Amino acid sequence: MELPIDLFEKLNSFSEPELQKEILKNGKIIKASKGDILIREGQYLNFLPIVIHGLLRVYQENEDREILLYYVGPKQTCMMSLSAAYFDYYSTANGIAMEPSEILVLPSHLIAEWQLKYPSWNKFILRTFKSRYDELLNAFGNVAFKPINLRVKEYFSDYVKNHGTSKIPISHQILANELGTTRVVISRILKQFEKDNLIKLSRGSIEYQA
Amino acid sequence: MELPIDLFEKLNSFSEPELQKEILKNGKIIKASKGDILIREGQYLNFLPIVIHGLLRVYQENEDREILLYYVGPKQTCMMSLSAAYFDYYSTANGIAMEPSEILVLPSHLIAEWQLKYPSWNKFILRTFKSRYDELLNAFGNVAFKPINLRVKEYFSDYVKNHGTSKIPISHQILANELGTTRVVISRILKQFEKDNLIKLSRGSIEYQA
DNA sequence: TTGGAAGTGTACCTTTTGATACACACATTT
DNA sequence: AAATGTGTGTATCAAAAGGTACACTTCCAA
Repeated sequence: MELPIDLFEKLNSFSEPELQKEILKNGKIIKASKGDILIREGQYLNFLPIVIHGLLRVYQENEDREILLYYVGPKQTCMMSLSAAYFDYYSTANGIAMEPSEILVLPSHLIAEWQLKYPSWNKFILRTFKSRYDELLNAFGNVAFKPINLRVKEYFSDYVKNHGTSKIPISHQILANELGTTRVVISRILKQFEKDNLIKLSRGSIEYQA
Repeated sequence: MELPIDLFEKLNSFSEPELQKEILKNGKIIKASKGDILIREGQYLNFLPIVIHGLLRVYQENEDREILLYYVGPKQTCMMSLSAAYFDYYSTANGIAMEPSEILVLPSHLIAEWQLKYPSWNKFILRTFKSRYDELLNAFGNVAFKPINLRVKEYFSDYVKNHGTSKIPISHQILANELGTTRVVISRILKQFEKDNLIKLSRGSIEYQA
């Protein structure tokens, strides 16, 4: 697909004109529909996706459960692919489009090259590494030490903080998939929360009252 | 402390003579005794430690428990400090010397500067980010999905693989601290393993028979 | 040599989490 | 309206993990 002229209005972290030229020359844009799986566990990765608009969800699977790793929003990229750029790498996670998304795709081998040439690119790479690491470290501590009901509560307050609305459109099953547990466990916890007047339940959404 | 001439025989990842000169000029070496705490949770970090010899253990605490994040061996550095180099950062983990250690300490502000100038330094930084991320991702999946007895078994087989000996000198309490659980839980699991002829128990050490 | 610290074994009980099963409500499609 | 799929509530049972307590052993230092 053609690379549009206004690409760098959206991806405004890449400031050097030379870098922009290289991106236009080597990148291509793909459109993903909601539900498209872009990366599978075990897949060999030789490209770097940067979200222009839309949202990707990256998660790990284990038999009948899954757990969220992180979301990739506009101007962001995916750690799996980034790891792959420097060393051979097979993905240990899955990536799926949560919304119709437009994604800039770059070949892996350019990542390291540009990183030495363009400071804004370098900063982008390092910011990704750092913030994904921090995110994961935080999630790790939560899973290791906190009971699920607390993790549900934090999920809600994070959601409300990030979305500016206290109405959370999510089913119990999906919430279980975010936190790495099962639907029944979540339903039980939510019912207790409702009794405690912490939330109001309705089909397909939860009103968080904090 | 004086920087010794043979430093770069031990830290042989830094190849550029200019880089070596800069390290000699700006770094200093500290000696840590076994048990010295080098980094505390909440501490503001403005230095990067690179282990010359010895071993650091980096872990998270939670009330009465703790869990291993990673070890820092010779030629390696600590993610907490590395994160700190690019953005203001307060440590979310603790670091303690497990053995008498010699550590090269560099001021944070040089990390980003050198990274643009010296490819071998850049590679060191990125390899650190990547391998620490992979490590953590693996640990995350384990904590999220695997029961503790399996995690104990994996701890043993990893240990044996890395140390080339099937005799693991560790107490039940310390093992609990590695895995984020409590002593009683570990003792119970180990006793069961012994009944299954998977290990032989003795005071202060465990013989893994795989 | 003795007293305390550290390490281990284990019993008992509670809490948390998970597995399975089933009823019913709501929504969408035919 | 009937059929189907998805979402939710909840009961029952089992397994995993944790908390507390205490006895006993081994080691080490005073």
